[in-house]
Amino acid sequence: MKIATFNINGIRARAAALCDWLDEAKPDVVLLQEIKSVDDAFPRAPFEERGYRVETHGQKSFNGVALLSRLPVEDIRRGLPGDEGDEQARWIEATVIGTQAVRVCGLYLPNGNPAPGPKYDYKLSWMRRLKTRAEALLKGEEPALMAGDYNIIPQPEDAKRPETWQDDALYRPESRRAWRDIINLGFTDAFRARDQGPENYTFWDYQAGAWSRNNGIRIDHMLLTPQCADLMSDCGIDAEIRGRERPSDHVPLWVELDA
DNA sequence: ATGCCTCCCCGAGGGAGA
Repeated sequence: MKIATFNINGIRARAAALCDWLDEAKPDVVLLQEIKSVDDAFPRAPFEERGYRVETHGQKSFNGVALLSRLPVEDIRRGLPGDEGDEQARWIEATVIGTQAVRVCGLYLPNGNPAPGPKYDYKLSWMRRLKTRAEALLKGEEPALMAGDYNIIPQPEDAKRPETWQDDALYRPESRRAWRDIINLGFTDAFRARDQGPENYTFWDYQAGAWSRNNGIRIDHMLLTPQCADLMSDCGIDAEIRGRERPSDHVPLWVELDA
């Protein structure tokens, strides 16, 4: 089972580009972030034609997440538990049935800038709710993963120029501590289990030639429960598509599971 | 660089992103 996460930065602006990548990469499951679309405006047809079931959790203009699956899906849930007043569409989860069942969670963690401030407070409180959901997933003792745009640069080697991110919500000590609090529960950072090297990024700013200078950051992640990590056979970043026409500013990250 | 692009809103120019 191949599972990917991709911050698409507007599904309507990039449905054709996403289809091109689907045809090449052939993932079974794709978790999308920043669809920037309400559910009714999501362009479902090209994905359904390719055999994908489409499940959305959309919002007008901003945020929005979705799940595409060409394997059977059960028990879809929308919204991160823990705050009934949270109106922002940043979480979708479902059980995907391959040779065994895998619980997949797609997330779009708040950016949090400017920090400090109310947006940063929202980011940190959202991460506390994420930790609570993560603890529950671990208690299930089943294959599960949480994948998406975490808006977290975990370590200096995850940025080309870490010194420029020092006061940014993506890299501030409180953000990275909250990330480690979740990792330390017992999750595996799938990409780092596969590759410990520098200069592996998932995002490059549109401005100032960031892509051509490889001035990137690694902020899209997949965290695996122990039972899921045991199934992982490969993990990679499809960086090449960042160089195509009108790309998203993020690229896909994927895992291959024996499931 | 208090933002160099690009998305969204919809039909101008501003908010948000990271």
